[in-house]
Amino acid sequence: MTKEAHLGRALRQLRQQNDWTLADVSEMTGLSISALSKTERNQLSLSYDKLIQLSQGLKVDITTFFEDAPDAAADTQLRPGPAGRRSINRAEDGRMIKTPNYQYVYLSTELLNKKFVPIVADIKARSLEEFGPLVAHDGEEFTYVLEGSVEVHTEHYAPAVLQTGESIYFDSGMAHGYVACGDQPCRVMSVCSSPEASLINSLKQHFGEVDEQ
Amino acid sequence: MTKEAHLGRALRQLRQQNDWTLADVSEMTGLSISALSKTERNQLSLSYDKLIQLSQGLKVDITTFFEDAPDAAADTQLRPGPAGRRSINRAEDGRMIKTPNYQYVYLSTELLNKKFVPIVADIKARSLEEFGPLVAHDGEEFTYVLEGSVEVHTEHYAPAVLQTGESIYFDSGMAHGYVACGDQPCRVMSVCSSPEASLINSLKQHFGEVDEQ
DNA sequence: AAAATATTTTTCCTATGCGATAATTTTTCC
DNA sequence: GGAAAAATTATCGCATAGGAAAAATATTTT
Repeated sequence: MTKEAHLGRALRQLRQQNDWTLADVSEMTGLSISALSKTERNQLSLSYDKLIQLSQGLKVDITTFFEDAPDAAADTQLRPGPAGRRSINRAEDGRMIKTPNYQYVYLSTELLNKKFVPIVADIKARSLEEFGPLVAHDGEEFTYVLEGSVEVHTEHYAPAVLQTGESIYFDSGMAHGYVACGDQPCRVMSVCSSPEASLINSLKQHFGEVDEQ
Repeated sequence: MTKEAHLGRALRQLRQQNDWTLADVSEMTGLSISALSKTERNQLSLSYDKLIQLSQGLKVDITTFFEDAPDAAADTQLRPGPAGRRSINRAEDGRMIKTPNYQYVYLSTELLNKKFVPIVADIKARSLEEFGPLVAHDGEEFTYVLEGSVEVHTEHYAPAVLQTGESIYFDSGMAHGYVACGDQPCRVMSVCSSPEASLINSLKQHFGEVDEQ
């Protein structure tokens, strides 16, 4: 991926959103203005030490600078307004990732540092055996059934069946898994509170490699 | 603050736990053996690019190399997670609130301190005049169109029309408002990052009293 | 135990990070 | 519209990243 190009983008966005000048950031972090300028324009690949200085100085989590790259979805609009980001997801927009159990579309991936992550997922597994071991990850999760019906399995509760239009909210640190009921397609809209990169990483941990396009 | 010394230790620990040689890691990541050796002994501060190569090659989350926790096993995928709360929303569940512009159903309201707030809303206003002044509140907002089509007005952008299945993510500090398009019913699923109480409070500020049942 | 082999560290060299300051561009204020 | 100020980018130079291969150390084999 174009991850290399991400540091610059993230830094510049963070800086502009807060109305900081390069001098401000230099002051806060102890890095030179020139290094910051070059970093934003991807002419410089900061060293580990400097990355830590940067994230500590700006008081942001280090993952801010490692989130996945925007990869400019064709129909997606994003203008860097002063304090107003906006991202629209059209019919086929988003970052699609396939695993044996789900086909995910991560939405608004070009926005960094979102407070929560919206995802549309098609549930493929039709039984718990097929699904395999339940999965846990940081944060909280909400799921609304758009189409079909799902059986939600969790570590500490009996399975619950949700029909179209029903929804569930739970702590995703509790292992969980979705299984489609019946034969018709089953689509849900999910929101997770943990960062995108960490979600996708836990997918990779679980399934080895994942199929992304 | 002892972060500077962490990269070396984390890398060495990860490598030895998996019984990899420097050559193995070099193979997996594309970094030279000498760079890896020096990194482990904190004689080298890897650049951003190389850090990404490293974490991708070893298939670990980048935070592995930035954690404060010195001795946590770096390669585990399931963390214990906090409490196991769960809340299911059936057909007519939720806390319904009516304003002239929307009919909201706040979901999972019996869970307190949620990281984000899920809401199903029916859009009633059919024109911007009818809607009145745009509204702003803290945080970020995501909206997915369940039924019908909506026109989303925001302070800094031209209005955007969303069809069923489309969605939008934006900073809700930017004033905004939803207007239904056409005559058919228009229903959306929204997620807000600011606390429920503060959302409902801003409704009351704006409309005086609100109709709740 | 010595030789052979595998692994890690050191050395040496070039490419790149990164700071000081000059040059340029953008914004602000007459 | 032009001058001054502010902000950003370009230039130069030294310090550090980082690769290839030699040297050193550890491990295995005969």
